[in-house]
Amino acid sequence: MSENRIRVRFAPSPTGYLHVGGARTALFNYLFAKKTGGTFILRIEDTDRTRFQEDSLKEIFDSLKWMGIEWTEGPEKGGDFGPYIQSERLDIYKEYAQILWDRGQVYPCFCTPERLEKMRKEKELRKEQHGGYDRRCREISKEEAQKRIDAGEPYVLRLKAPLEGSISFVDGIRGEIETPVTMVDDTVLMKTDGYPTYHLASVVDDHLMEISHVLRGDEWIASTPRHILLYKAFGWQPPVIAHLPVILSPDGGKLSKRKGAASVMDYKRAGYLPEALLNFLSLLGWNPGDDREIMSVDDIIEAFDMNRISAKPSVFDEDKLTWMNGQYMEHYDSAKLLADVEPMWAEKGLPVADFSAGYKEHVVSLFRVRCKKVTEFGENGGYFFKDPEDYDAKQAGKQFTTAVKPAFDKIVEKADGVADWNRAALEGLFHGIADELGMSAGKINPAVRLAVTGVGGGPDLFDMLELLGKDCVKRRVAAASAWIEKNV
RNA sequence: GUCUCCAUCGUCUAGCCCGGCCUAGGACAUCGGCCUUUCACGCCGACGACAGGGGUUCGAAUCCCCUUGGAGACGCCA
Repeated sequence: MSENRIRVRFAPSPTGYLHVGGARTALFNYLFAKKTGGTFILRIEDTDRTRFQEDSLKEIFDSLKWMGIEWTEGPEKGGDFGPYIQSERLDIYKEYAQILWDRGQVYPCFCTPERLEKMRKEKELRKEQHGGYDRRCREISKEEAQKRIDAGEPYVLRLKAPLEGSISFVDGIRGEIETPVTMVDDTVLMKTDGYPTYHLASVVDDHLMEISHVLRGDEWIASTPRHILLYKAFGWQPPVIAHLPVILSPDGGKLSKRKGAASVMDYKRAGYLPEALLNFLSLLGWNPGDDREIMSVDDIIEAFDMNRISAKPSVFDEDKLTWMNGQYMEHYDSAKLLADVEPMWAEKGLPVADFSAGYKEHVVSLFRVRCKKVTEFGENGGYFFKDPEDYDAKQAGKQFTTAVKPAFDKIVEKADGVADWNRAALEGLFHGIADELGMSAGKINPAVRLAVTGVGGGPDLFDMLELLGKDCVKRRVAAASAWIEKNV
């Protein structure tokens, strides 16, 4: 094993579902690890007890697994750098906070949330540059501080940030980013409840877990100077830090549930395939450098290059995702699709249990090219399991004429004579009947389609008739003939 | 408000770092057409962008500055 091994992590907070922006961050970390032969680590950042949601953990795990983004170290997998859940690492953070305490790099702050809020409000009124902490407790003497701590007064630990100059770091995607220290106040490292803040926990963990590259969302850019300060305080070498651009909704704002689906599982429910979502997400803010768009994960990994990640935010275009999904659908494994589709059919009350898996897969394969989302299968194809109960009114008016009735009757009559019920034989039969009656096939075929399905569009007629079988076709065409008798 | 980041077709983007090959390429969407005795797929075509203004240069989408616009951050949230 080489000395400079690549180790990356995805570190979500279990505060809800995994949204597509988070999934993209996870994906890029995963791709980078795979490309470089590195390790992809999952770490749970649950240091905010007030926002923690138990279900969220499962939701995040399921979302990642569904997309095929498998972590090699982390919860459920273990590893040499665990535990991978921050609430189980409290002693570690305390230990490292103590180190900073001993070095005089942090100080206790007794300011109450109420006072801080008041201070912020006043600052805002005075139109000061920004609402950072006013450092009131920074000058409290060690003796007095100790006295107040001993007296049981609640406090947080704050990092002593420099009072002048600027802090800069080289972003892996954007290059150098310099921040004036006026924007960086004395960051809270330990909260009153004894939990670390994100800043302390992630820096300590990234160091201890030997993370080589931090690839995260760009909402962290403004916090990075604080992290740099922390690395300095500890005397550690920071990892390469790179910030991914945000994903926006079509109206330009943040992608949210209100503007349609936003969580990975919502897209699953909406009928998208994991491969398509992954492919689509990979092309948001990145491209392989050539014109390829439909790419397997392996293709993407092969082509992946951090240098080609863009700094520009991108809009999540669901139309393009839908198109891409259709592309995947066309060649997707029928059995796999059926697993998702069958419950949809069953839910509509179709007697799917009465049909063989082979038959159902065949139905799926007939519709595959025509559907862009898995959910569309559920909306179509009912007539493969049940005779049509009525006919599309507009189509019926056009197709069901007294002129086609003789053709229907001939089909019923001659069907038994067809030895091999396949599309070639059926085409022959239909042509024969058309000739016999002096009709064009263009007249008969659409009418038969309507008779058999009840609707005007769908898979190739003869493929359908072959699959439906002789008895079924005879029955339905006869029913349509009777319908004409009665209604026309 | 302050700070930071970003800026090529409606959208995703190539080209930008290392100026000329850009008459700015591809994809989605849209609109036409072809294929098809349905629908879809597929194929062909059309529409369509270097945010604006200054520089630098023989030459700028590419480098610099300003303006404008957008996004993010400014918590004992992550």
